[in-house]
Amino acid sequence: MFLSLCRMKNELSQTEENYLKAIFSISLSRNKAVSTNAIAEKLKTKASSVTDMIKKLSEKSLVDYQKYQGVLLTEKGKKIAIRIVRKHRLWEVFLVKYLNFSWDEVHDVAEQLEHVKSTKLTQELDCYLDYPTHDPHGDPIPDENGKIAHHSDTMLSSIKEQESCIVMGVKDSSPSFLKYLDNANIKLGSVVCVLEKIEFDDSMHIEIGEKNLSISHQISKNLFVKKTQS
Amino acid sequence: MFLSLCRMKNELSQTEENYLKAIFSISLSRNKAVSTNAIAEKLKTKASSVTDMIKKLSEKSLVDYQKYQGVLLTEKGKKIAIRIVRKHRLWEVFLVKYLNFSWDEVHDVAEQLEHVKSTKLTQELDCYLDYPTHDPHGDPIPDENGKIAHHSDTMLSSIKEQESCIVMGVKDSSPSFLKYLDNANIKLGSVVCVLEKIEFDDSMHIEIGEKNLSISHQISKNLFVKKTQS
DNA sequence: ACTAATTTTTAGATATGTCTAAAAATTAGT
DNA sequence: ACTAATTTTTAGACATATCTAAAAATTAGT
Repeated sequence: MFLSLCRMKNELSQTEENYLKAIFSISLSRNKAVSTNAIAEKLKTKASSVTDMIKKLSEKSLVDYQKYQGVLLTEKGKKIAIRIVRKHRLWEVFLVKYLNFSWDEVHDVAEQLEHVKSTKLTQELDCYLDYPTHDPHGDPIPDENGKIAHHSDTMLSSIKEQESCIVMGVKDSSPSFLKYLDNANIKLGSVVCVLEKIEFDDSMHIEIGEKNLSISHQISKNLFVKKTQS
Repeated sequence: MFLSLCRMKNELSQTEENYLKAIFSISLSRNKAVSTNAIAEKLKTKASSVTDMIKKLSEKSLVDYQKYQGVLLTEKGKKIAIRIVRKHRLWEVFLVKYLNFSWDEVHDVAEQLEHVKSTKLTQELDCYLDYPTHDPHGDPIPDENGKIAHHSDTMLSSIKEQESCIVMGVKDSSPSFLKYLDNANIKLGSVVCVLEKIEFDDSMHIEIGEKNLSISHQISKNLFVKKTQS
Protein backbone atom coordinates (compact mmCIF):
# COMPACT_ATOMS: atom_id res chain seq x y z
CA MET A 1 0.00 0.00 0.00
CA PHE A 2 1.86 3.04 -1.24
CA LEU A 3 -0.89 5.64 -1.26
CA SER A 4 -1.74 7.49 1.89
CA LEU A 5 -5.34 7.62 3.02
CA CYS A 6 -5.63 11.24 1.91
CA ARG A 7 -4.67 10.38 -1.62
CA MET A 8 -6.97 7.38 -1.84
CA LYS A 9 -10.00 9.35 -0.74
CA ASN A 10 -8.90 12.33 -2.81
CA GLU A 11 -8.71 14.32 0.38
CA LEU A 12 -6.24 17.07 1.09
CA SER A 13 -3.98 17.30 4.10
CA GLN A 14 -4.48 20.14 6.55
CA THR A 15 -1.30 21.69 5.25
CA GLU A 16 -2.51 21.62 1.66
CA GLU A 17 -5.80 23.15 2.76
CA ASN A 18 -3.95 25.92 4.59
CA TYR A 19 -1.95 26.75 1.49
CA LEU A 20 -5.11 27.01 -0.62
CA LYS A 21 -6.73 29.21 1.98
CA ALA A 22 -3.67 31.46 2.15
CA ILE A 23 -3.48 31.83 -1.63
CA PHE A 24 -7.19 32.59 -1.77
CA SER A 25 -6.93 35.18 0.98
CA ILE A 26 -3.95 36.96 -0.62
CA SER A 27 -5.49 36.97 -4.10
CA LEU A 28 -8.54 38.78 -2.73
CA SER A 29 -6.53 41.94 -2.08
CA ARG A 30 -4.03 41.98 -4.94
CA ASN A 31 -5.77 40.59 -8.01
CA LYS A 32 -2.81 39.15 -9.86
CA ALA A 33 -0.63 36.06 -9.42
CA VAL A 34 0.29 35.43 -5.78
CA SER A 35 4.01 35.50 -5.01
CA THR A 36 5.87 32.75 -3.25
CA ASN A 37 7.12 35.19 -0.65
CA ALA A 38 3.64 36.46 0.17
CA ILE A 39 2.48 32.91 0.85
CA ALA A 40 5.56 32.19 2.93
CA GLU A 41 4.94 35.27 5.04
CA LYS A 42 1.26 34.48 5.52
CA LEU A 43 1.95 30.91 6.58
CA LYS A 44 5.08 31.80 8.54
CA THR A 45 7.19 29.38 6.60
CA LYS A 46 10.04 29.68 4.11
CA ALA A 47 9.82 30.45 0.40
CA SER A 48 11.50 27.16 -0.45
CA SER A 49 8.81 25.22 1.36
CA VAL A 50 6.18 27.17 -0.54
CA THR A 51 7.75 26.31 -3.88
CA ASP A 52 7.65 22.62 -2.99
CA MET A 53 4.02 22.73 -1.96
CA ILE A 54 3.00 24.79 -4.98
CA LYS A 55 4.42 22.12 -7.24
CA LYS A 56 2.33 19.53 -5.45
CA LEU A 57 -0.84 21.60 -5.68
CA SER A 58 -0.10 22.30 -9.32
CA GLU A 59 0.13 18.57 -10.05
CA LYS A 60 -3.30 18.18 -8.48
CA SER A 61 -4.64 20.99 -10.70
CA LEU A 62 -5.51 23.15 -7.73
CA VAL A 63 -3.29 26.05 -8.79
CA ASP A 64 -1.90 27.41 -12.06
CA TYR A 65 1.81 27.78 -11.68
CA GLN A 66 4.69 28.91 -13.85
CA LYS A 67 8.17 29.16 -12.43
CA TYR A 68 9.05 32.60 -11.05
CA GLN A 69 5.56 33.88 -11.98
CA GLY A 70 3.60 33.18 -8.82
CA VAL A 71 0.38 31.17 -8.57
CA LEU A 72 -3.33 31.53 -9.08
CA LEU A 73 -6.02 29.16 -7.87
CA THR A 74 -7.82 27.10 -10.49
CA GLU A 75 -11.61 26.87 -10.29
CA LYS A 76 -11.21 23.58 -8.47
CA GLY A 77 -8.72 25.07 -6.01
CA LYS A 78 -10.84 28.13 -5.42
CA LYS A 79 -13.89 25.99 -4.71
CA ILE A 80 -11.99 24.09 -2.04
CA ALA A 81 -10.55 27.27 -0.53
CA ILE A 82 -14.00 28.80 -0.28
CA ARG A 83 -15.33 25.65 1.34
CA ILE A 84 -12.67 25.95 4.03
CA VAL A 85 -13.41 29.63 4.60
CA ARG A 86 -17.08 28.69 4.89
CA LYS A 87 -16.36 26.08 7.52
CA HIS A 88 -14.03 28.40 9.43
CA ARG A 89 -16.61 31.16 9.65
CA LEU A 90 -19.51 28.85 10.50
CA TRP A 91 -17.53 27.46 13.40
CA GLU A 92 -16.71 31.00 14.54
CA VAL A 93 -20.42 31.79 14.65
CA PHE A 94 -21.05 28.61 16.61
CA LEU A 95 -18.35 29.36 19.15
CA VAL A 96 -19.61 32.88 19.80
CA LYS A 97 -23.32 32.10 19.67
CA TYR A 98 -23.40 28.96 21.77
CA LEU A 99 -20.10 28.41 23.53
CA ASN A 100 -19.47 31.83 25.07
CA PHE A 101 -16.35 32.60 23.08
CA SER A 102 -15.58 36.26 22.48
CA TRP A 103 -14.71 37.42 18.98
CA ASP A 104 -11.02 37.64 19.80
CA GLU A 105 -10.90 34.02 20.99
CA VAL A 106 -12.47 32.16 18.10
CA HIS A 107 -9.76 32.22 15.48
CA ASP A 108 -7.34 29.55 16.72
CA VAL A 109 -10.06 27.03 17.48
CA ALA A 110 -11.80 27.66 14.15
CA GLU A 111 -8.44 27.10 12.42
CA GLN A 112 -8.59 23.55 13.74
CA LEU A 113 -12.30 22.91 13.26
CA GLU A 114 -12.24 24.06 9.63
CA HIS A 115 -10.28 20.94 8.68
CA VAL A 116 -12.85 18.43 9.92
CA LYS A 117 -14.14 16.55 6.90
CA SER A 118 -17.86 15.85 6.73
CA THR A 119 -20.29 17.38 4.29
CA LYS A 120 -23.17 16.52 6.58
CA LEU A 121 -21.46 18.25 9.49
CA THR A 122 -21.09 21.52 7.58
CA GLN A 123 -24.64 21.44 6.24
CA GLU A 124 -26.20 20.64 9.58
CA LEU A 125 -24.10 23.22 11.38
CA ASP A 126 -25.17 25.85 8.86
CA CYS A 127 -28.81 24.88 9.40
CA TYR A 128 -28.43 24.81 13.19
CA LEU A 129 -26.95 28.32 13.15
CA ASP A 130 -29.86 29.41 10.94
CA TYR A 131 -27.80 30.06 7.82
CA PRO A 132 -25.76 33.01 9.02
CA THR A 133 -24.42 35.36 6.33
CA HIS A 134 -21.58 36.88 8.36
CA ASP A 135 -19.13 35.70 10.98
CA PRO A 136 -18.50 37.47 14.31
CA HIS A 137 -16.00 39.85 12.63
CA GLY A 138 -18.46 40.85 9.94
CA ASP A 139 -16.81 38.73 7.24
CA PRO A 140 -19.25 37.12 4.81
CA ILE A 141 -19.89 33.37 4.98
CA PRO A 142 -19.91 31.66 1.57
CA ASP A 143 -23.11 29.69 0.97
CA GLU A 144 -23.25 26.01 0.03
CA ASN A 145 -22.55 26.85 -3.61
CA GLY A 146 -19.60 29.09 -2.81
CA LYS A 147 -21.41 32.38 -3.36
CA ILE A 148 -20.03 35.11 -1.14
CA ALA A 149 -22.04 38.21 -0.25
CA HIS A 150 -19.65 41.01 -1.01
CA HIS A 151 -18.26 42.94 1.86
CA SER A 152 -18.79 46.59 2.61
CA ASP A 153 -15.65 48.35 1.39
CA THR A 154 -16.14 51.71 3.06
CA MET A 155 -13.82 52.42 5.97
CA LEU A 156 -14.80 54.58 8.91
CA SER A 157 -11.78 56.76 8.10
CA SER A 158 -13.44 57.86 4.84
CA ILE A 159 -16.65 59.08 6.46
CA LYS A 160 -17.09 62.87 6.48
CA GLU A 161 -17.81 65.07 9.48
CA GLN A 162 -21.42 65.04 10.66
CA GLU A 163 -22.14 61.81 8.76
CA SER A 164 -23.39 58.65 10.49
CA CYS A 165 -22.65 55.03 9.70
CA ILE A 166 -23.07 51.50 11.00
CA VAL A 167 -20.13 49.24 11.85
CA MET A 168 -20.24 46.28 9.43
CA GLY A 169 -16.96 44.51 10.06
CA VAL A 170 -13.31 44.67 11.00
CA LYS A 171 -10.43 44.60 8.55
CA ASP A 172 -7.88 43.61 11.17
CA SER A 173 -9.15 40.87 13.45
CA SER A 174 -6.16 40.52 15.72
CA PRO A 175 -7.06 39.89 19.36
CA SER A 176 -5.51 43.19 20.44
CA PHE A 177 -7.68 45.22 18.06
CA LEU A 178 -10.80 43.26 18.97
CA LYS A 179 -10.14 43.73 22.66
CA TYR A 180 -9.73 47.46 22.08
CA LEU A 181 -13.11 47.54 20.37
CA ASP A 182 -14.77 45.58 23.17
CA ASN A 183 -13.36 48.03 25.63
CA ALA A 184 -14.61 51.01 23.64
CA ASN A 185 -17.97 49.26 23.31
CA ILE A 186 -17.73 49.24 19.51
CA LYS A 187 -19.62 46.26 18.11
CA LEU A 188 -20.96 45.08 14.76
CA GLY A 189 -24.11 47.11 14.18
CA SER A 190 -22.99 50.01 16.37
CA VAL A 191 -24.10 53.38 15.02
CA VAL A 192 -21.23 55.84 14.80
CA CYS A 193 -21.47 59.58 14.10
CA VAL A 194 -18.30 61.39 13.05
CA LEU A 195 -18.20 64.64 15.02
CA GLU A 196 -14.82 66.01 14.01
CA LYS A 197 -11.83 64.94 11.94
CA ILE A 198 -8.36 66.08 12.97
CA GLU A 199 -6.27 66.79 9.91
CA PHE A 200 -2.96 66.63 11.73
CA ASP A 201 -2.98 62.91 12.54
CA ASP A 202 -6.17 61.75 10.81
CA SER A 203 -7.73 60.87 14.15
CA MET A 204 -11.42 61.57 14.69
CA HIS A 205 -13.94 62.33 17.42
CA ILE A 206 -16.96 60.10 17.18
CA GLU A 207 -20.21 59.64 18.99
CA ILE A 208 -21.17 56.09 19.77
CA GLY A 209 -24.12 55.13 21.96
CA GLU A 210 -24.49 58.47 23.81
CA LYS A 211 -20.75 58.63 24.42
CA ASN A 212 -18.02 60.61 22.71
CA LEU A 213 -14.69 59.05 21.89
CA SER A 214 -11.48 59.95 20.14
CA ILE A 215 -10.04 57.27 17.88
CA SER A 216 -6.79 57.13 15.92
CA HIS A 217 -6.50 56.66 12.17
CA GLN A 218 -5.15 53.17 12.88
CA ILE A 219 -8.54 52.34 14.35
CA SER A 220 -10.81 54.11 11.86
CA LYS A 221 -9.12 52.64 8.81
CA ASN A 222 -9.70 49.11 10.11
CA LEU A 223 -13.46 49.40 10.57
CA PHE A 224 -15.78 48.60 7.68
CA VAL A 225 -18.93 50.72 7.83
CA LYS A 226 -22.10 51.37 5.88
CA LYS A 227 -23.42 54.94 5.63
CA THR A 228 -26.85 55.35 7.18
CA GLN A 229 -29.52 56.34 4.68
CA SER A 230 -30.87 59.63 5.92
CA MET B 1 14.42 25.86 14.45
CA PHE B 2 14.57 22.10 14.96
CA LEU B 3 11.53 21.52 17.14
CA SER B 4 8.12 21.14 15.60
CA LEU B 5 5.23 23.22 16.90
CA CYS B 6 3.79 20.23 18.69
CA ARG B 7 6.94 19.69 20.66
CA MET B 8 7.32 23.31 21.60
CA LYS B 9 3.84 23.58 23.00
CA ASN B 10 4.15 20.12 24.53
CA GLU B 11 1.25 19.02 22.39
CA LEU B 12 0.79 15.57 20.94
CA SER B 13 0.19 14.79 17.29
CA GLN B 14 -3.13 13.23 16.30
CA THR B 15 -1.29 10.00 15.70
CA GLU B 16 0.20 9.98 19.18
CA GLU B 17 -3.23 10.70 20.63
CA ASN B 18 -4.72 7.82 18.67
CA TYR B 19 -2.10 5.44 20.03
CA LEU B 20 -2.84 6.50 23.61
CA LYS B 21 -6.55 6.07 23.03
CA ALA B 22 -6.04 2.63 21.51
CA ILE B 23 -3.83 1.47 24.39
CA PHE B 24 -6.36 2.80 26.89
CA SER B 25 -9.23 1.09 25.14
CA ILE B 26 -7.46 -2.28 24.94
CA SER B 27 -6.28 -2.16 28.55
CA LEU B 28 -9.89 -1.74 29.71
CA SER B 29 -10.79 -5.27 28.66
CA ARG B 30 -7.58 -7.23 29.35
CA ASN B 31 -6.00 -5.78 32.48
CA LYS B 32 -2.36 -6.53 31.81
CA ALA B 33 0.30 -5.09 29.53
CA VAL B 34 -1.02 -4.33 26.05
CA SER B 35 0.68 -6.24 23.23
CA THR B 36 2.18 -4.61 20.18
CA ASN B 37 0.03 -6.75 17.92
CA ALA B 38 -3.19 -5.78 19.66
CA ILE B 39 -2.40 -2.11 19.11
CA ALA B 40 -1.46 -2.74 15.50
CA GLU B 41 -4.74 -4.51 14.89
CA LYS B 42 -6.79 -1.79 16.58
CA LEU B 43 -5.12 0.97 14.59
CA LYS B 44 -4.94 -1.03 11.38
CA THR B 45 -1.22 -0.56 11.12
CA LYS B 46 1.83 -2.85 11.36
CA ALA B 47 3.51 -4.11 14.51
CA SER B 48 6.77 -2.48 13.47
CA SER B 49 5.14 0.93 13.30
CA VAL B 50 3.70 0.34 16.75
CA THR B 51 7.11 -0.47 18.19
CA ASP B 52 8.49 2.80 16.83
CA MET B 53 5.66 4.86 18.25
CA ILE B 54 5.79 3.11 21.60
CA LYS B 55 9.41 4.08 21.95
CA LYS B 56 8.49 7.68 21.30
CA LEU B 57 5.65 7.63 23.80
CA SER B 58 7.91 5.93 26.31
CA GLU B 59 10.48 8.72 25.97
CA LYS B 60 7.72 11.19 26.76
CA SER B 61 6.79 9.15 29.86
CA LEU B 62 3.30 8.45 28.54
CA VAL B 63 3.71 4.67 28.60
CA ASP B 64 5.76 2.16 30.54
CA TYR B 65 7.53 -0.04 28.10
CA GLN B 66 9.93 -2.94 28.23
CA LYS B 67 10.99 -4.71 25.09
CA TYR B 68 8.87 -7.73 24.23
CA GLN B 69 6.69 -7.11 27.30
CA GLY B 70 3.99 -4.84 25.89
CA VAL B 71 3.01 -1.45 27.25
CA LEU B 72 0.92 0.15 29.97
CA LEU B 73 -0.14 3.76 30.18
CA THR B 74 1.50 5.89 32.87
CA GLU B 75 -0.74 8.13 34.96
CA LYS B 76 0.15 10.99 32.64
CA GLY B 77 -0.66 8.93 29.54
CA LYS B 78 -3.91 7.68 31.00
CA LYS B 79 -5.00 11.21 31.84
CA ILE B 80 -4.48 12.29 28.25
CA ALA B 81 -6.24 9.21 26.87
CA ILE B 82 -9.25 9.86 29.08
CA ARG B 83 -9.32 13.48 27.98
CA ILE B 84 -9.54 12.33 24.36
CA VAL B 85 -12.30 9.83 25.12
CA ARG B 86 -14.14 12.61 26.92
CA LYS B 87 -13.90 14.90 23.94
CA HIS B 88 -14.93 12.15 21.53
CA ARG B 89 -18.05 11.32 23.48
CA LEU B 90 -19.04 14.92 24.11
CA TRP B 91 -18.89 15.59 20.38
CA GLU B 92 -20.99 12.48 19.75
CA VAL B 93 -23.65 13.85 22.05
CA PHE B 94 -23.52 17.20 20.27
CA LEU B 95 -23.85 15.64 16.83
CA VAL B 96 -26.88 13.57 17.82
CA LYS B 97 -28.57 16.15 19.99
CA TYR B 98 -28.20 19.21 17.78
CA LEU B 99 -27.02 18.25 14.32
CA ASN B 100 -29.42 15.43 13.44
CA PHE B 101 -26.77 12.72 13.27
CA SER B 102 -27.94 9.19 13.99
CA TRP B 103 -25.95 7.06 16.42
CA ASP B 104 -24.38 5.07 13.61
CA GLU B 105 -23.06 8.21 11.87
CA VAL B 106 -21.26 9.98 14.68
CA HIS B 107 -18.11 7.96 15.07
CA ASP B 108 -16.01 9.10 12.11
CA VAL B 109 -16.71 12.77 12.65
CA ALA B 110 -16.06 12.52 16.40
CA GLU B 111 -12.73 10.83 15.59
CA GLN B 112 -11.72 14.09 13.93
CA LEU B 113 -13.27 16.50 16.40
CA GLU B 114 -11.66 14.79 19.40
CA HIS B 115 -8.25 16.11 18.33
CA VAL B 116 -9.18 19.78 18.40
CA LYS B 117 -7.11 21.39 21.12
CA SER B 118 -8.82 23.92 23.36
CA THR B 119 -9.60 23.48 27.01
CA LYS B 120 -12.23 26.19 26.82
CA LEU B 121 -13.90 24.45 23.89
CA THR B 122 -14.28 21.20 25.82
CA GLN B 123 -15.52 22.88 28.96
CA GLU B 124 -18.03 25.06 27.18
CA LEU B 125 -19.26 22.17 25.05
CA ASP B 126 -19.78 20.08 28.18
CA CYS B 127 -21.73 22.94 29.75
CA TYR B 128 -23.75 23.57 26.58
CA LEU B 129 -24.74 19.89 26.45
CA ASP B 130 -25.72 20.10 30.12
CA TYR B 131 -22.97 17.84 31.44
CA PRO B 132 -24.07 14.56 29.86
CA THR B 133 -22.91 11.38 31.61
CA HIS B 134 -23.27 9.02 28.65
CA ASP B 135 -22.77 9.22 24.89
CA PRO B 136 -25.36 8.09 22.32
CA HIS B 137 -24.16 4.47 22.58
CA GLY B 138 -24.51 4.43 26.35
CA ASP B 139 -20.79 4.73 27.00
CA PRO B 140 -19.89 6.86 30.03
CA ILE B 141 -18.35 10.31 29.50
CA PRO B 142 -15.39 11.02 31.81
CA ASP B 143 -15.85 14.23 33.79
CA GLU B 144 -13.40 17.12 33.85
CA ASN B 145 -11.24 15.32 36.41
CA GLY B 146 -11.19 12.08 34.46
CA LYS B 147 -13.67 10.23 36.66
CA ILE B 148 -15.67 7.72 34.68
CA ALA B 149 -19.05 6.44 35.83
CA HIS B 150 -18.67 2.71 35.53
CA HIS B 151 -20.63 0.98 32.89
CA SER B 152 -23.39 -1.55 33.40
CA ASP B 153 -21.79 -4.96 32.81
CA THR B 154 -24.91 -7.08 32.53
CA MET B 155 -25.71 -8.31 29.03
CA LEU B 156 -29.23 -8.93 27.82
CA SER B 157 -28.17 -12.52 27.06
CA SER B 158 -27.77 -13.18 30.80
CA ILE B 159 -31.29 -12.08 31.74
CA LYS B 160 -33.61 -14.93 32.78
CA GLU B 161 -37.04 -15.70 31.35
CA GLN B 162 -39.84 -13.45 32.62
CA GLU B 163 -37.37 -10.85 33.85
CA SER B 164 -37.43 -7.25 32.62
CA CYS B 165 -34.55 -4.87 32.03
CA ILE B 166 -33.65 -1.50 30.54
CA VAL B 167 -31.20 -1.09 27.64
CA MET B 168 -28.22 0.87 28.96
CA GLY B 169 -25.70 0.67 26.13
CA VAL B 170 -24.22 -1.24 23.22
CA LYS B 171 -21.03 -3.26 23.36
CA ASP B 172 -20.60 -3.29 19.60
CA SER B 173 -21.22 0.10 18.07
CA SER B 174 -20.65 -0.76 14.44
CA PRO B 175 -23.02 0.99 12.02
CA SER B 176 -24.58 -2.31 10.94
CA PHE B 177 -25.50 -3.27 14.50
CA LEU B 178 -26.82 0.20 15.28
CA LYS B 179 -28.92 0.21 12.15
CA TYR B 180 -30.36 -3.17 13.11
CA LEU B 181 -31.34 -1.75 16.49
CA ASP B 182 -32.92 1.33 14.92
CA ASN B 183 -34.92 -0.93 12.69
CA ALA B 184 -36.06 -3.10 15.59
CA ASN B 185 -36.87 0.09 17.52
CA ILE B 186 -34.44 -0.81 20.29
CA LYS B 187 -33.05 2.36 21.90
CA LEU B 188 -31.19 3.34 25.04
CA GLY B 189 -33.78 3.29 27.81
CA SER B 190 -36.03 0.76 26.06
CA VAL B 191 -37.71 -1.65 28.47
CA VAL B 192 -37.24 -5.25 27.41
CA CYS B 193 -38.98 -8.30 28.86
CA VAL B 194 -37.49 -11.72 28.15
CA LEU B 195 -40.38 -14.00 27.22
CA GLU B 196 -38.56 -17.15 26.24
CA LYS B 197 -34.98 -18.33 25.83
CA ILE B 198 -34.19 -20.93 23.16
CA GLU B 199 -31.53 -23.31 24.42
CA PHE B 200 -30.62 -24.60 20.96
CA ASP B 201 -29.08 -21.39 19.58
CA ASP B 202 -29.25 -19.06 22.60
CA SER B 203 -31.70 -16.80 20.80
CA MET B 204 -34.57 -15.26 22.76
CA HIS B 205 -38.10 -13.95 22.35
CA ILE B 206 -38.50 -10.54 23.88
CA GLU B 207 -41.23 -8.03 24.35
CA ILE B 208 -40.34 -4.45 23.59
CA GLY B 209 -42.87 -1.63 23.48
CA GLU B 210 -46.01 -3.74 22.97
CA LYS B 211 -44.28 -5.78 20.28
CA ASN B 212 -42.72 -9.23 20.35
CA LEU B 213 -39.46 -9.93 18.66
CA SER B 214 -36.99 -12.78 18.25
CA ILE B 215 -33.33 -11.84 18.58
CA SER B 216 -30.19 -13.91 18.09
CA HIS B 217 -27.50 -14.46 20.70
CA GLN B 218 -25.24 -12.22 18.62
CA ILE B 219 -27.66 -9.38 19.37
CA SER B 220 -28.43 -10.09 23.01
CA LYS B 221 -24.80 -10.48 24.03
CA ASN B 222 -24.00 -7.00 22.67
CA LEU B 223 -26.63 -5.11 24.64
CA PHE B 224 -25.81 -3.78 28.10
CA VAL B 225 -28.88 -3.79 30.34
CA LYS B 226 -29.91 -2.98 33.88
CA LYS B 227 -32.46 -5.22 35.62
CA THR B 228 -35.62 -3.38 36.59
CA GLN B 229 -36.21 -3.27 40.34
CA SER B 230 -39.56 -4.95 40.86
C1' DA C 1 13.84 -29.11 27.43
C1' DC C 2 13.91 -28.52 22.73
C1' DT C 3 11.99 -27.51 18.52
C1' DA C 4 8.14 -24.88 16.19
C1' DA C 5 5.10 -21.15 15.89
C1' DT C 6 4.22 -16.66 17.10
C1' DT C 7 5.30 -12.14 18.49
C1' DT C 8 8.24 -8.32 18.59
C1' DT C 9 12.04 -5.69 17.19
C1' DT C 10 15.52 -3.92 14.02
C1' DA C 11 17.16 -2.28 9.63
C1' DG C 12 16.46 -0.02 5.64
C1' DA C 13 12.90 2.44 2.45
C1' DT C 14 9.21 5.60 1.28
C1' DA C 15 6.22 9.75 1.64
C1' DT C 16 5.11 14.35 3.59
C1' DG C 17 6.47 18.67 4.93
C1' DT C 18 9.96 21.35 6.65
C1' DC C 19 14.65 23.83 6.66
C1' DT C 20 19.40 26.09 5.13
C1' DA C 21 22.49 27.46 1.76
C1' DA C 22 23.59 28.15 -2.86
C1' DA C 23 22.24 28.89 -7.67
C1' DA C 24 19.17 30.91 -11.08
C1' DA C 25 15.89 34.23 -12.67
C1' DT C 26 13.57 38.48 -12.30
C1' DT C 27 13.11 43.32 -11.12
C1' DA C 28 14.91 47.84 -10.12
C1' DG C 29 18.35 51.74 -10.23
C1' DT C 30 21.21 54.53 -12.61
C1' DA D 1 21.74 48.31 -20.90
C1' DC D 2 24.18 46.78 -17.15
C1' DT D 3 24.99 46.05 -12.56
C1' DA D 4 22.76 45.40 -7.90
C1' DA D 5 19.13 43.90 -5.09
C1' DT D 6 15.46 40.93 -4.58
C1' DT D 7 12.83 36.94 -5.40
C1' DT D 8 12.42 32.27 -6.50
C1' DT D 9 14.07 27.78 -7.22
C1' DT D 10 17.10 23.82 -6.56
C1' DA D 11 19.83 20.66 -3.88
C1' DG D 12 20.60 18.29 0.05
C1' DA D 13 19.15 17.45 5.04
C1' DC D 14 16.10 16.43 8.73
C1' DA D 15 11.83 14.95 11.38
C1' DT D 16 7.52 12.28 11.55
C1' DA D 17 5.12 8.33 10.58
C1' DT D 18 4.68 4.67 7.79
C1' DC D 19 5.99 0.09 5.42
C1' DT D 20 8.49 -4.61 4.14
C1' DA D 21 11.64 -8.08 5.13
C1' DA D 22 14.73 -10.19 8.11
C1' DA D 23 16.48 -11.04 12.79
C1' DA D 24 15.67 -11.75 17.69
C1' DA D 25 12.99 -13.01 21.61
C1' DT D 26 9.13 -15.16 23.64
C1' DT D 27 5.57 -18.65 24.06
C1' DA D 28 3.61 -23.11 23.21
C1' DG D 29 3.59 -28.19 22.02
C1' DT D 30 5.21 -32.48 22.70
